[in-house]
Amino acid sequence: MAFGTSIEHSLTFSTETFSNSGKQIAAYMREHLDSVSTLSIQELSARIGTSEATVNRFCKTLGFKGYRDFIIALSKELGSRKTDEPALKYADIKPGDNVRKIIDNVCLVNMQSIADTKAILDSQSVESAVSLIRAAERIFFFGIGASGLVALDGQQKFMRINKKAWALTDSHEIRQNASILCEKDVAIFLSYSGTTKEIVSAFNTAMKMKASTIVMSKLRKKGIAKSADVSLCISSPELTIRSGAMGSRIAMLNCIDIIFTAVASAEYDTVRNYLDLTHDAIQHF
Amino acid sequence: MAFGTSIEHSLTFSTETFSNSGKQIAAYMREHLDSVSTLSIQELSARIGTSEATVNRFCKTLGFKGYRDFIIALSKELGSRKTDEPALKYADIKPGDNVRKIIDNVCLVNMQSIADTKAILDSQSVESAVSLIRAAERIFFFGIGASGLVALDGQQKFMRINKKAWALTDSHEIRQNASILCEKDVAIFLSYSGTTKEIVSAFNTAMKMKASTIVMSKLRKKGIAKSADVSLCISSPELTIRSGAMGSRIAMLNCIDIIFTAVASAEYDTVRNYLDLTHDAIQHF
DNA sequence: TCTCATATGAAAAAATATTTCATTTTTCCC
DNA sequence: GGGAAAAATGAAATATTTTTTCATATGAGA
Repeated sequence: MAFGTSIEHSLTFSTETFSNSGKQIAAYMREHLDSVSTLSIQELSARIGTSEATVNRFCKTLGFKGYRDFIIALSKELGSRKTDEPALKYADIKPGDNVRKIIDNVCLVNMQSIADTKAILDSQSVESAVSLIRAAERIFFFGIGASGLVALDGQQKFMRINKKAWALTDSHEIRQNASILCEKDVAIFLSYSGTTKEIVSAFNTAMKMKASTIVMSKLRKKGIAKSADVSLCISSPELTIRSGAMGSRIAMLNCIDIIFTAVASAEYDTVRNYLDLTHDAIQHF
Repeated sequence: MAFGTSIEHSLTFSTETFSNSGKQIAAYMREHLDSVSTLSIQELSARIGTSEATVNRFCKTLGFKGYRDFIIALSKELGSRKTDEPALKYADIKPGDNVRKIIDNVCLVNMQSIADTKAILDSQSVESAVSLIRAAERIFFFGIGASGLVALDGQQKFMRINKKAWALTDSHEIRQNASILCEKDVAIFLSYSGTTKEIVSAFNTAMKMKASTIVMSKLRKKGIAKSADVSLCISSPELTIRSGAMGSRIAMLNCIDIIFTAVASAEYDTVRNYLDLTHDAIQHF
């Protein structure tokens, strides 16, 4: 299956970034993918119950020039679909599903959340994040719950290359430590929603203390992501939220991998020694 | 379109039946097959030096409703053409790689490790693991280092559905707690190599205490994987071992997702309440 | 040369897509 | 909680594109 840029994929996985009517439009399109290209923008908007302007705007947010451009791209995509691959559909887990189906579904969701992040993630932002991290004296990761694990992962990775990194993962730790930040530190806030109370409050403290701030969340320009020095936008399907919001955590870890690798690559000469030293230790985990 | 013949074919071989300007249109289209779909009928006719009406009629003689219909069909046809794109190769990260390449590489490795696991993972084993977990009174995850994070993830997930789950993630914890296992417990050992000293020793204790054992590692039937009640075999590209063994951790988390989802699916009715209850709490992470 | 069938393009009409703008809704910040 | 700012939305205006109409041109056959 082709990862990365498909329209069908965006319709399913980028829904977080869509507005209300955008979500409706995406939903209708997913349902009627094959027939959409025969409809005029007028017909389509009427069927969805929205305005032509909104549909047109929606096409633009997906990166097309307009509706016509979108329809042509969609047609190309549909034409290119391998007919022998029965386009896997993502379904939420149902009672009594057989194990093979569960395996396929979970793997698909997790792979797609990586693929989607790859498509959405802005390399400019990654570069800025790398600069901030390299310039910082200390690195602090803030995350609660599932994001707490991601914070710990970040700490582990950066410690391996001899950076001073800390993961703060419970509200007590976070409250206590946010105020010790200073302008030489970089604070990395992990919150899929971008609205976790403790994280928002820690973020505000970090701003006050003039630390550099990086936010990793599903939103590019909302909430704390807007005020941060760097906002890393990740993405994940909503389908399995009931089953534990699995995809978002994989997407975040993937993003940590990227930043870590980019930092390691930029400082390769100094870093390689540390990696070699810790390599023996780590290969037995 | 009629007879399943391709548009390109018609443009080349049906020229006999075309009128004078029809031949010109066909000729232009053959030459510029890829860019035609971006042109409006106005632009196209101007370039060919004919009128819009003639182009429209031409589309109709080919069996389409009109120009728009033709363009969409053409786009589909172009999309379906084999685009033997060179399969992405992953290379280990080199010093000074540009960020876009790093993003692509890291995402590829992580996706690949999920894809590989999907291919390798044996659904029989997953089913057995699910049975053991469902039958157990307590669940213990053992993991050190990167695998420790996976253990914590397992604990978090299973606690959400009201299972008694613990993650033991440092040698001290592990040594102290392995001996409290009893035959009603299931012990899940996470070790990519399958040879981590502490994990092996805890595994032996677990065996002695007659607890059920599940091992997640890259080996199916070697070391502790051989003696375990269930061995879950995961896989990951080793290329980036130097950069932090990233893929293996994603593969393990993915595997935890699978087991969790399978358990949740099997006990859907009881579990659903817990998931609903914790959903509000979790959605803000 | 005339007739008729067909081909053609200009222009009108229709359909379609895009932009603008006022209104509503949401979000943000005290 | 409440007011300011920003974002989302749809109605309508505008622009663009497609389709149809119609008048004319062309050319073959008598």
